[in-house]
Amino acid sequence: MKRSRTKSGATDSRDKIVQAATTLFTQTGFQDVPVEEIARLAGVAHGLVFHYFGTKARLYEDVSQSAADRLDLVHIKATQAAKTPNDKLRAFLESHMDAVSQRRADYVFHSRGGATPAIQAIWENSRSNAIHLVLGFFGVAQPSVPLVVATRAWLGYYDELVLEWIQDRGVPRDGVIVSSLRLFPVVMAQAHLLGAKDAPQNL
Amino acid sequence: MKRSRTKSGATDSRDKIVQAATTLFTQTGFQDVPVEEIARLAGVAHGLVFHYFGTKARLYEDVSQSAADRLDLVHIKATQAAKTPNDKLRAFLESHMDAVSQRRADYVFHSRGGATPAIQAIWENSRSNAIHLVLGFFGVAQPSVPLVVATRAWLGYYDELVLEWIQDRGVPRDGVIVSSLRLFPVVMAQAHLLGAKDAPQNL
Amino acid sequence: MKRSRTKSGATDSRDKIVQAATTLFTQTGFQDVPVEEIARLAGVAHGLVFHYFGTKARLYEDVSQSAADRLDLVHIKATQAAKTPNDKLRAFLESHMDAVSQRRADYVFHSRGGATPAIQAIWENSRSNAIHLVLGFFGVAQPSVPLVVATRAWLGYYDELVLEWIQDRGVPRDGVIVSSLRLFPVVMAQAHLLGAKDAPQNL
Amino acid sequence: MKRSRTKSGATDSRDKIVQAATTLFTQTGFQDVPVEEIARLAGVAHGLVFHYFGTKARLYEDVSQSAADRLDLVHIKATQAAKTPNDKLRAFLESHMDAVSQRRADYVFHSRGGATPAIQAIWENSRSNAIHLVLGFFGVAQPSVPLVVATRAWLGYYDELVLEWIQDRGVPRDGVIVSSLRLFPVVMAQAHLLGAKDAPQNL
DNA sequence: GATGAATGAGTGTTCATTCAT
DNA sequence: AATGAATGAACACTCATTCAT
Repeated sequence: MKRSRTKSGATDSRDKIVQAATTLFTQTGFQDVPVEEIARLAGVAHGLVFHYFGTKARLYEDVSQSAADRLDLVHIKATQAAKTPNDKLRAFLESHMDAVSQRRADYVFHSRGGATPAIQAIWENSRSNAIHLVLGFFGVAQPSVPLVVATRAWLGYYDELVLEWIQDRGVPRDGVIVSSLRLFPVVMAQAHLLGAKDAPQNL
Repeated sequence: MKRSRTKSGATDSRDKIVQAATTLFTQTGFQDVPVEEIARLAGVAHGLVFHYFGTKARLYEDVSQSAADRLDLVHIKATQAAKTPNDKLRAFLESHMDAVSQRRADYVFHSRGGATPAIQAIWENSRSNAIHLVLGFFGVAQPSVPLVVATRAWLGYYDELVLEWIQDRGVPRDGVIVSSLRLFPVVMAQAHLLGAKDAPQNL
Repeated sequence: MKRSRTKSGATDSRDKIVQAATTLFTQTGFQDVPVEEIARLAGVAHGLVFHYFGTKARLYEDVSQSAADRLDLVHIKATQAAKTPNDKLRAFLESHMDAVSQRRADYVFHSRGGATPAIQAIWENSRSNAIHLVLGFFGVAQPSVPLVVATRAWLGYYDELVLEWIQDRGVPRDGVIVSSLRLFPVVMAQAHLLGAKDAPQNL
Repeated sequence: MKRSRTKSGATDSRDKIVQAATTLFTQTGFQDVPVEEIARLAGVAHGLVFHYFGTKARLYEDVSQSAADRLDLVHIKATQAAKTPNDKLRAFLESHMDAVSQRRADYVFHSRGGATPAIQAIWENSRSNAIHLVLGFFGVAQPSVPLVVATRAWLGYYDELVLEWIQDRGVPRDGVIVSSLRLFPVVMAQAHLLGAKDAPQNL
């Protein structure tokens, strides 16, 4: 973020490290990738990783942040063009699936429990962004807790379908999207159930 | 030295190890718990862990399998008493939340990606059991793929709510259950969308 | 040796252990065979090994001693029948090769450097026995050092041939024996060269 | 901490490790020397051993190879100057004994069964080199199997004498050499006995 | 005699991190 | 910026040995 990518080729190495790290971390997770291997894949001395990132954990955070930023951006860009809330919602879901199919990496990062609190925060934040983005489609700028929770749970439904779809076991892409789209209003309609503990509820 | 080598204590030690392992693994995950620490908590020489389980990974598998079995059993027992399908479904959800609140361990295991393929299989199997149990409530003995997928996604919705509830951020227990209960028929009703890729769909 | 093998089946276990140990030690050596494995092969609790032998090393010594005794006995028995010294010598060589082909075990023990000084002593003693046996064929009861050394070296020649023969690379059994037989008198004839350091020698 | 991390010292450390390993391995064998001890003797962190050699076994192989190469070289250099085959043979034997007396290490490695197949191969190769070198003295460039076997056995004779000489039990150095020298033609003359199995032989 | 639970010292190996160059 | 030698803490796993039963 704060790092300026000047025209100098010096940052080449930095980028190569980030790329290598992304590849390897998504394949086997944080603990199973020695810095040595990242450096080897990047074609760089492994000491350089510490020169740039100081710590293996910080490298992981950097890589995670990048992936999260990328995902957030995809969501935003994809939904800007659409007009109606429903179209935006569909665009959101579609962009997510497209992102996943193209950069499986981001998704893997997403679902993996973060190695560090810092990393959990990164993905928690990204998810929160998505939730607010979605609710924004419908004019909700400062959503109540129940609405946020409901949306998050709805994303849980959608995520599970995406996971199934990725594994390519016959679940159709459009089925995932349509199913999620149809469920959304239902979930919203009963979001109030997830509200303050003392609120009256009955089946 | 200070340890009494009674023969009757044989299974005692094994159990103590399993308990200690369960506790520690759920707190920090597989890789972050040295066998030494498990042994210390169990009040046992760390060599004994290998005497019984041969490998740290196998201990983890054992512990996982136990937790999964426990969860499956809880589901089954809790739902037997209920009469109507709806009551059974509610009993299922409630028993799950109770189990989670009492044995947070099981749940954490559940959501964490398994360290080993063997472990992923264990939890995948448990989840599959739950899905078939639920569908069985409604007389579906040999469910189609779309139905299974839909149920799995519905559990994704429910899981997310449970996670929120666990963290105690104001989401009411009953809200989680009622919300999930109401969603179930809706999800079932559109399960067909998740069927064979060439099936006709439209919003 | 000192152990009385009474009719009781109790010593069955002891024998089974010795047999198992012999098998395994000759396959992979002292350090690479866990007592546990010996016990498993013997069908016995591994604690029993220590009950009988006290130490893994002592078990190894026992096994070595047995093998050495067996070899010595074979040599003696085989050469008793023969009449002339030359026939005895031939009988000695032949019996050795036969023993080797039947109980490769003994030979392996022989050539392996002993794990313990005690074990080296065992085989050193067996070799010494063989040397004196051979020299005895020719009426030499109390051989001088040079004679002993020469005979030992001659056995080194023979051993190398036997090793080659065992590996079955086309060296004929009889060639090994005849070659060694013919060499013996030559070696004896120049044994004096290996005598006291200040003795006069010239080519 | 106290160690200077000079770049020039890079190969220094590697050498120090090899030297320390050679010393210790020849004293007590592969299995009885902890890497830790090698590192301590070399004045180096034990991690460095793995940095350079990856495995304890590979270090052992490296060390063995070096010793074997050294021995081969000694043989070659020592015999180049001599004119007649007989002088060359004598030079060979003498150089071997000199090498042994100076670097007992090489010899011990030699006679010990290798820990690894790789190591056995190394010494087998060195021995093969010696055999061909010796036969080369007499104009035999591509020796038949029987000749090779005979020479190997003759070296077995010689080895046994050297072993006796090393232990300093009164066997004169020159006796070892002269005795071996005189035996050589005899052994060669009957090498044919060790040939194809169906060849005719009689005493 | 026989078992196997229990111990704990020992060891090979990994790897993040430092730092002189 | 870049290298890679060097460190050392950490850890999984082995195994001889003991001992209560």
